[in-house]
Amino acid sequence: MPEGHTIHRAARLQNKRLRGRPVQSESPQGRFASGASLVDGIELAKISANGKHLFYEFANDVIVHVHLGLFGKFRLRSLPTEDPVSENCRWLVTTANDRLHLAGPTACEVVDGEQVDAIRSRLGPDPLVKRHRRDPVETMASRLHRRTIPIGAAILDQKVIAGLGNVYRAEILYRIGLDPFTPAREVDQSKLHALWTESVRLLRLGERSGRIVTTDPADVGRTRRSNIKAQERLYCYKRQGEPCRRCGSIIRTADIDGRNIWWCPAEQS
DNA sequence: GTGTCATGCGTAT
DNA sequence: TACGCCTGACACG
Repeated sequence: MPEGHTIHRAARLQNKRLRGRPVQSESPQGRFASGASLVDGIELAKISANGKHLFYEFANDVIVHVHLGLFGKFRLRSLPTEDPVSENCRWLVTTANDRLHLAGPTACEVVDGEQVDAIRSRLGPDPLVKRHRRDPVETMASRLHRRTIPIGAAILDQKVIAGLGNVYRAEILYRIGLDPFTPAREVDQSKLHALWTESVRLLRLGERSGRIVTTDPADVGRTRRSNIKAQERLYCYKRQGEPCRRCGSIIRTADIDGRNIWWCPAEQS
C-alpha cells in the first residue's frame, strides 16, 4: 500500500530496528547484487523518507535509493523467522536481530549525493516532513499557477505535493469539498490551505496506524475512530454506485490522466 | 489456468 | 496517449 504514509512508516520502523547496526546485505534475486555487495558488512547509519522515496545511508557513504512503485513490499521480521526469502527478493538486509526483505520495487539502486539532491529537488512539499523552507501552501500555489489541468491530476504530481497517491487524492478532495475536475488555477487559497492541512492530518494518521482511514466516526455511525470497520474507512475510493456517507448521493467514478477517481457530485461542487 | 486490475512512475511516440 | 517495469489478489471458466 505504498502512498507516502507507508514510506514514512517504513523508515520509522526500520530505523528503530536496523539503524546503527552493521548489516549483511545481499540480493537473492541477483538484480541488485553489485549494489548490495557495496554495503555488505557496513553499518546502516540512517534511513530517511521524502515523499514516496527512501534513502538508506551507510557508514561508508554509500546511499541506496528505494522506490516501491505500485508493487513493492517490505517485510521486516525479528530473527529467527519462519518467513521464507522469496525468489524475487531484490534486497535482503540482515542484522543480528532482524531481517528486512524487499521485493518488487520500481527502484533499488546505489546513488550519490547529487542524485539524492536531484530527486529531492523535484519533489513538492511533503505533508509528513515537519520543516519546510518555504510556506508549503505557497509552494503548491506557485506550482499550480496558470495550470489548466484538473486539480485531481495536479495533486498526483509529486512536484506539487509529495506523497499523495490515488486513495488519498480521492479522499482529500472529498473532505475539502472540491470537484476533482476543477482547473488547478481556479482553486483558491483557502481550498489550497485546506488541502494541505487535511493532507498533514490524514497522512499522519495513516503513518501511525499503517492504514488509510479518512472517515469521521460520526459519518459511519461510530463514536470512536478505533471502532471504524474496514468497509467504513473511506468516503469515495472504489465506492462507485454506493451512497455518499454524508448526503446519500451516488458516488461517481471517471478517469483522470489514466487513473480512476471517485467523488460525490453533491459534496464536491 | 488465464485474464484483469491495482495505493506508481519514467520514457517514448 | 501508450507502453514497460515490477508482483499479487481476485474473478472467471
